[in-house]
Amino acid sequence: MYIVIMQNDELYQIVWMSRPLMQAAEAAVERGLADTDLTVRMRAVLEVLHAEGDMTVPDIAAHLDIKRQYVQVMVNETLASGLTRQCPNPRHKRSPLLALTDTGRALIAQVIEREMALVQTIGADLPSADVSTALRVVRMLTERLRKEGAEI
Amino acid sequence: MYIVIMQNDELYQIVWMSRPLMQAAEAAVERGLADTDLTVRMRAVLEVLHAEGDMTVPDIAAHLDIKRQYVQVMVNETLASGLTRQCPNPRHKRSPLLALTDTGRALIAQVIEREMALVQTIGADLPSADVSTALRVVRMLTERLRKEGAEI
DNA sequence: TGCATAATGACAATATACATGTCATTTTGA
DNA sequence: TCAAAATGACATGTATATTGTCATTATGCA
Repeated sequence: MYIVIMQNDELYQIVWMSRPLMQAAEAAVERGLADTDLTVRMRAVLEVLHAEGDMTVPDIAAHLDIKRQYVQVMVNETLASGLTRQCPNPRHKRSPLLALTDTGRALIAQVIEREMALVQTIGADLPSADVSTALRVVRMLTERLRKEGAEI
Repeated sequence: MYIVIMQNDELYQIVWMSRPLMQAAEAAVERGLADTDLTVRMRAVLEVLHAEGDMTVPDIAAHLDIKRQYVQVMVNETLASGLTRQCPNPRHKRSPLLALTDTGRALIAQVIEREMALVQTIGADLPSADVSTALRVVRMLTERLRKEGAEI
């Protein structure tokens, strides 16, 4: 919430569109998960493992930029559902590697495939040059808004 | 959190950038409020009144798309700080119009001015055509992600 | 005009998505 | 080798809301 667009500055408007966009995106993700037993946070764990391969809880936390204690909760849910399993970690005996089970791998692959298809449909008529431009602007804006705090 | 970019689909990447962008933006807003006595949610109330003029608590809730009960809390804080005041509402005797006080008006104007200046600085070298394109893409994406849920 | 219904402020309880603190047990690195 | 860091587990705290309820008006329509 907290969004009101006041001036005619388009960059400012992009900034204030970030919340509505995120909410629309998260709602779409939730709808996509409705017929699975996945929650959004379990999906996040599976997605990291799917994208980056096996890793420990602290590694996942670093990737998601949230605290390891909360990631532990998320991971424990995926373990309980049989979507991930613990494997011996040669680099650390007390911190097992988390890996997708076959079930987990199939599920996250299917979820992501559907999401991609949805976005594809939604953006079918957008010129790909425009999409590239938009992505570049959004990335730059994000990066600079972050930096601005660091250097002051 | 919950963000990992996996495929080379740029529209999909824009969707997943929405959370980092929003977080960067909100952090920047918070930094901007650091030397005031405003909180982010008080700022939201002032911004609506500044943009749209006097209105009741339920009206503000509609504008911010959050429940009136929570907006009431936010508004009461701005009343306690002397940034807004209640005016008789000719259209409804039990639901006063909220209006900015002079202090409140000056404060929100200054805050927004600084935010605009920051965004201006940050985007100084971005071609304005690119910014327009990006805004258009972001708006369309948001709208369609919302719609997709409504019609299914 | 009267009366059912809706709107409003106020307050309490609950939910979600995290962060923070602590502890015992390893594990690591200087 | 041993102090410091990492890890899992668990408890508690916090910000940002939603939901429920109630008493008190307002409102709209028969």
